Amino acid sequence: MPVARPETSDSRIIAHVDMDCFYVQVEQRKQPHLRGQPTAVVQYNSWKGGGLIAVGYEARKDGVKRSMRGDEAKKACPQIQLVQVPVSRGKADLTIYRNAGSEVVSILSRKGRCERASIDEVYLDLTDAAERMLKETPLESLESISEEVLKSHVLGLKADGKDDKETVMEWLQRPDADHRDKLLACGAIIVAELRLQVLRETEFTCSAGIAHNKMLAKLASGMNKPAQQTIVTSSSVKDLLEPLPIKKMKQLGGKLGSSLQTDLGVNTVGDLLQFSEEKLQEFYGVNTGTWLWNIARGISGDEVEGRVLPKSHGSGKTFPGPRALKTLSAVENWLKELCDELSERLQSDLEKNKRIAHTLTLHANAYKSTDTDSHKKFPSKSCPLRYGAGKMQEDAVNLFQAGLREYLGSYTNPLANQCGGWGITNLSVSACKIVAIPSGTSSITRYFHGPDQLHASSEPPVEKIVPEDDNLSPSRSERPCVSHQTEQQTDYDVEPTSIAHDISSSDRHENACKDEASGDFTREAFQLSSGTDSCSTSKQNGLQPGLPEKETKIKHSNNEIRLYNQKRKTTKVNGTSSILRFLQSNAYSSSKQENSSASQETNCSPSGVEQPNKKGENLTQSQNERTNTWSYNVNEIDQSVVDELPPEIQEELRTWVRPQKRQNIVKRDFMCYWGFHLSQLC
DNA sequence: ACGGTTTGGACC
DNA sequence: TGGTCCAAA
Repeated sequence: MPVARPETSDSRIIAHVDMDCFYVQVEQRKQPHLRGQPTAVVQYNSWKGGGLIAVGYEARKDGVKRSMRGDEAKKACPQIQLVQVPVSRGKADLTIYRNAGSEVVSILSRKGRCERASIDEVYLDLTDAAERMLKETPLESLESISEEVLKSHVLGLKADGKDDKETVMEWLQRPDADHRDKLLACGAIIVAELRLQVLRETEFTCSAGIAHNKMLAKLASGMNKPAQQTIVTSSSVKDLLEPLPIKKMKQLGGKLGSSLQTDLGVNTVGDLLQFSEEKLQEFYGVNTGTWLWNIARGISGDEVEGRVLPKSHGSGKTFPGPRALKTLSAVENWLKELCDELSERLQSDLEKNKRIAHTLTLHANAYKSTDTDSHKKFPSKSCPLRYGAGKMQEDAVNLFQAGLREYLGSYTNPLANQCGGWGITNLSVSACKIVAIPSGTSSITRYFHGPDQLHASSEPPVEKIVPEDDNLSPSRSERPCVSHQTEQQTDYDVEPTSIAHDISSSDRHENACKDEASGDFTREAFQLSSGTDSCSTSKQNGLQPGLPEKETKIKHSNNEIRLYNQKRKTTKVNGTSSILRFLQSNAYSSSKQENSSASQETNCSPSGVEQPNKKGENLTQSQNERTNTWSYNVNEIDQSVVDELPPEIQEELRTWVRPQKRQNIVKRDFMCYWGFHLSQLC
């Protein structure tokens, strides 16, 4: 799994910034009376007071730990304040934490390339900034070194680790320090400033590690918490790593780490040093072997990726044990909730960052109570993503059914098992392959937004373009228990009784299914929704071999363009051939687009968002990729297709086609746009 | 029958 | 490339 990367330079300055008990801080900012109080954030799960997902430091003193239940925490710390994660659509909603994380990122990204590693963690490459600082203001001449820097911990500086400010000051300004240590000192100064800015502008504290690579920085950020920073000098690496339990290393907390312990008797990183690179490669393959050999020596070439936006969005929920979903109807209801949330987040990403997701994936976990091979995995399925919650749900349901048939095996009739042998213990939908829309396409963005979001447009929002075909499917329109959303929501919020409520609510789903099934309804629903399936699972992987190839409708307003579904390779179309050929073969060939210059997910950053573009070389590379990979002739596009489109889109296209200057890029952007556009409408 | 929910990365 | 598995927070 881990891959060895050559170290480009051993003098990089890398910081890892880790928010202190982030969810708790977010809640304490929201409710200031919680400040200073022992506080923990619990996830909805009214069983035994819910599961703790973040614990404040005051509560940690009393021995409260993550993965305790609310009740246990209360026992350990009777005064503890338990705050619930917000719930919407019957599931945990992490939006406020994501947005808070974005606030932090927008500050941290001011001084260097910035990688958002998780909701509350960031890597920074401060090499350039540190070198600049060293050139412009030699450390010896630095008069005012902030108190915050002086509170740094410098590994190896003092045996007992109690670095006083004088010692740190001395170390920072040591005239005989080598270049790398001086750069580290500069990095520490920059990070201290950044942390202060974060505190000023967001009221959040964080801890940081400053080192020559990501691995060491990450290790260091956790060594002195909260609200402190730790510097890893090269000379300290050996002593730092040698006694370190192998499992503490990133990537070694799981099976690989266990294997090292049980198979090789390696318990500390120091133990790893005994093994030659070749030996490690024998055991774990070339990549992992080399990687292990390197990290044992503190060597890691992983670059800080300039990425402040997520590569995917997902929404999921588990249904443990007795709460497993047992009917198609229940699954459909939950898929609606999940798709609603996902759709909302995609819409927000589109508005704020001008990005479009191309692929929808459904994951599920299931068990078969009846069967022997119940450990079989429920297969993941994906299809082109269409914007709009209704369409997403429709597609998700189809993906689920495709997965279910595969899961149950072709030998049995899935319809027979309908309310019987299976249960879904986890459901999730996610959107990936997210690419930035080429800039200067405002009308297109508006088109996707709908008129109510930005300036008025003659076009309806995408949700309404194709008025929910849902009424075609009895599984939705005739289902008696369609929207218990508000009930569910309140159910989830009430504390002691919510389990009962919850179960009864899933009973409602079940009953609904039974009612329907009694009239052989589920079979119909099954077939019907397969029949109305548009452009998703049916054409994939030879699923539903019995179904004829269908026409795919591309509707827009009152216009309707009919395109013919084709098998991927054998393409025979006329008239609209050029676009179709593109859609079939190239819709997903778009090269990587870096988004370091895109705006943040939130615009709530108090200071406004400044996104330094530190990825000059990547941009050029990306452009090279573009010119190399794209050679489509715009003029081949059938005018009759263009004519069917809304006037403003047509206009936009004309402005793309006209200028001959940025030819290659324009062409590619054009097709990139069409790739998603048409596939989403169909 | 479980901390739950999200992400990212590698492999084939 | 889609699907699977792993790891982390």
